[in-house]
Amino acid sequence: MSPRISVDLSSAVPPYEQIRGQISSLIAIGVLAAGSRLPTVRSLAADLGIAAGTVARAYKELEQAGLIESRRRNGTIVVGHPAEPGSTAAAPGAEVIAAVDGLIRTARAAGVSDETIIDLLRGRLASKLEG
Amino acid sequence: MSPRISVDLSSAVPPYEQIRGQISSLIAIGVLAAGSRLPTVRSLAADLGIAAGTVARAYKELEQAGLIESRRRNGTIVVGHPAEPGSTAAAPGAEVIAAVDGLIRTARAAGVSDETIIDLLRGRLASKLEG
DNA sequence: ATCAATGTACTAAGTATTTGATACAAAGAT
DNA sequence: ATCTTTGTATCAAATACTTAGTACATTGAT
Repeated sequence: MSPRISVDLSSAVPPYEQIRGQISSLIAIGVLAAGSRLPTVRSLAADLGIAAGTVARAYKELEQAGLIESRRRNGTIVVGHPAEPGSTAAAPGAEVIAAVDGLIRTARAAGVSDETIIDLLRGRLASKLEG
Repeated sequence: MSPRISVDLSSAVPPYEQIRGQISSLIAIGVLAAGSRLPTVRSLAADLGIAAGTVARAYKELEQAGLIESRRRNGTIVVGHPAEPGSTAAAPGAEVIAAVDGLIRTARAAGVSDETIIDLLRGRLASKLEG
C-alpha cells in the first residue's frame, strides 16, 4: 500500500520532512484512517530509495505529535482523534479540508500568493497562541 | 516605527526567514499599506542586534516576491497589489484574514493541531497546482 | 526458548545553510 | 561635483542539519 508517498531529493525540503508532512496530511484528510497500518520503516525506505533512519525520523516526529503509534513488532498504526475514539469510518477532516480550500480560493482571488498564505497562517497561529 | 518586528534567535527558523515572514504577513494584513516605508536595512539590523546582510536578505526575497521595492537612496517601500494599483486606503486582505481565522477555528474544533493545519494547507496548495 | 521482524538509539560524515563583515554601486541632497 | 545615505554583491567562516549505516531493544510467533 504505502499510499502515494514520494520524495523529491532535489527539493529544498529535506526528505524526512516531506514524508512527515505527507503522512500528516493523509491522516488529517482521512485517507489514512485510525487503525491503518503504515508501511514499515524498512519497506518504505526501500521503496523511496533512502535509508531506514530517515523514515524512522519522520515516524518519530509523527508519534511525538500524537498522530501515529508504534507497536514494536506490529508496526506503526494511525491513532484516532483523541476526542472521538469510536468513529471509525467517517473522515474527520472534511470540514477542515473545505475550510482550507475556501481559504485558498479567497486568497487567490485577492491576489495573495501561495507563499504569503502560509506566512499569514503562521502569523495568525502565533498571535492566537499569545492573545 | 519598524512595527512589531522581532526575531527569536533560539528558534529553528533562521532570522532572515522570520523577518521575511513577518513583513509578508503585515503587508498581507494591510498594516503595512502600499507606499509605506520600511526601515533601512541598517536600522532594522541595529534594532534587532543582527547584521545588516541578514536583513538585506529578507528584503531581497520580499522584492523578488513582488511585495516591496527598493529605491536606492529612498529606502524600501511596500508595493500595492499588482491588480489594483489605485486602491490605497482599503486593506485588501480583510477577507483573507477572515478565511484564515475561520480555518483556524474549524481545524481546532476538529482537533487538528496547528502543525497539521500547515501541513494540510501545503498539501492542498501543491495538489491545486498540479490538478 | 528461540527466532524473526520491527522500531530505536547512536554516531560519524558529508552537505548545506546562515551569518556577518567588507567593499561596492546608485542616487539624491547640498 | 561631492558627500551621505541607502541597497547590493561577494566571500569566508561558523554553524547546523541531514543522512545513512550499524548495533541494540522489544515483542510476538513458533
